[in-house]
Amino acid sequence: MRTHMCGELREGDVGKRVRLCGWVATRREHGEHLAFVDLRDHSGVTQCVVGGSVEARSEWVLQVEGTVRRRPAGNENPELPTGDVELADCNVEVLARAEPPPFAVDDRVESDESVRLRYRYVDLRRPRMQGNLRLRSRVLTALREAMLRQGFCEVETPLLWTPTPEGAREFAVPARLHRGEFYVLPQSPQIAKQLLMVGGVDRYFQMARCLRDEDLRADRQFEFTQLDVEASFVSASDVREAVTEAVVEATEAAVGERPGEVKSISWQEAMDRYGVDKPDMRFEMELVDLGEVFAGTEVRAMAAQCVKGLRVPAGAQLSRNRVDALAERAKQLGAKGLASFKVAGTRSGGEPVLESALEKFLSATERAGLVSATGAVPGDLILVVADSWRTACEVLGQLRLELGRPPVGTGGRRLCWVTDFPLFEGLDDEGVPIAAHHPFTMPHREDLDLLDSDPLAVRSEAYDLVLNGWELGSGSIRIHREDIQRKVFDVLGISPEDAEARFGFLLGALRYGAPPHGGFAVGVDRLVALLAGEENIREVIAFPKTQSGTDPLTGAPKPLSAQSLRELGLRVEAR
RNA sequence: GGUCCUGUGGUGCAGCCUGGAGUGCACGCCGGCCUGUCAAGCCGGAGGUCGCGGGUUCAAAUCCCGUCAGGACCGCCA
Repeated sequence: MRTHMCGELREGDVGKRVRLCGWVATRREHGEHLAFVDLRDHSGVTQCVVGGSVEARSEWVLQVEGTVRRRPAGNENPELPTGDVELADCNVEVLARAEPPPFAVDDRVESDESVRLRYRYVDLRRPRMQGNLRLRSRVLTALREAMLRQGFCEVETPLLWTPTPEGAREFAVPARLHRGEFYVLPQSPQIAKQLLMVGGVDRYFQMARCLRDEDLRADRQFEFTQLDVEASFVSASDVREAVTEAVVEATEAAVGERPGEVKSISWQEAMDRYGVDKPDMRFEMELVDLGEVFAGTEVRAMAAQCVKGLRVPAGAQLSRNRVDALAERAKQLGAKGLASFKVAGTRSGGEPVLESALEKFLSATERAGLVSATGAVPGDLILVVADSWRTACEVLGQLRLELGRPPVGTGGRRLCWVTDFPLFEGLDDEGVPIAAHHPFTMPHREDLDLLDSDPLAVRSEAYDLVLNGWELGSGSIRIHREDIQRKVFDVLGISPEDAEARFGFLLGALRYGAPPHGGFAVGVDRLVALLAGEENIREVIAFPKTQSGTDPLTGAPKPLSAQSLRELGLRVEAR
């Protein structure tokens, strides 16, 4: 139907008779003898010169046959890649008429997201969405190619899986042939890929759709895509290298430049320096340990297990209200309080001048120590939290983000690995440890003895990949020995009978020759969003759901017909 | 389950605090004029359940209560 795309024609095409197909982007009429129609497809727009009487409105679909010619001198449009040429002597065929669109197909006009989703097929015509979809396609291709090049084999795993009551809430699928029984949609192919390792696949990957019935967020949808990876006979760093290679390749394919050095940092160090397990390394403002400064302090507010400080450059100019709000925020985040010190200047003797409610209680040594440890200069603000180690780190880490974080899409791309996560993230109400990653995560070899005596101190062979403060994914070396797996289940309070009922098929596989193995999963939606400079993954998904899990386009979810329910053996209870 | 923000012609917004006739702006739409525009321009016009329900009031887009929808976040996401 067409010989060229709408964004394709250049001066070198002058004289050619061509056919374009696309949508009417704009129409400019100049009386009955002259009109311009900008014809748009995903590649761009071309100006078509038509008689004034042409019948074509916004978003009509046209086929235009015409001759490429240079625009009259002085009438070129430098804003357009095709701006030196235009289509003349046009023969216009209307392929489809269109009602006026509910909103302008134009990146410059913002529209309410629920309206955009209801008319997603119109929204997708906008350059922004076209760009995002195509960027996503390039990322998927680059990831796939990188994995194949490294000897990985793509294997598809079932979407109809078995319930594994553990972790995220699963979507259930009634089994028509087995009344009263259900499949579930996989929250991840975790166990399936481990079985592939036992099956000798050696190096597996998959662009895996994962489904979790949990509440939605800007960075979370019910269904999402992971680059799922698993490999046998590998160390944690082997896995990280393979994944790094793929993500670096994808970044280059998406934005044309490779990210800088990919750092690696232990979980402990990440918490100490950034106060989070997913540090945003695009900016400094690292947390400072003030334990020594306040070691023997007389100030009760500073006497705690851990004292940490955050230097806010030029923070002294923050208003009193703003600083009060920070203190309020700190309490909201779980701190007992937040001390703040404005660095006003320096006395002749070199002693810093601090402005703070606590200032008069500090010794001269503490004043000097506070300033030198944080590296603060006059004009700065120093925030201090004295609390448990965990609270002090987390509260200041959050304030660091709120005070200094650059907008999405700016400050470059800083990838880092966070390693040596704790195996357990805490205790439940009954004092039983809770798995931080999943229950198949290998404990650190050196910490195996601590499983009984001090489980919370056990480090794991788990690692996260972080890009600009977003968790891109996580992985681990898995347990491949049945005895260790049973031991971990035991610590987690899962009885042998329970374990057999839930994961019996996995434990069975471990008895039939399981190679040491480990893997990873990259959150592709988040990766694409970051590379596209979007702060919401819905912008890189063709047909996303709203925060309440509905689809304004189709109206899903909807009730099932009485007959469908009967076939499935289901009865719906009134609310 | 919870906190906060938003809801006004097709679209985006102002009006709400401090109640007084659906008042306004921009875009779009319809009609007219216009032979070099490019988000064309000029003139004219149409288009409204102020999300929905209740309350207060002589009077509610505006104040109060409830509810629905969208969004941000907490919980949740092994």
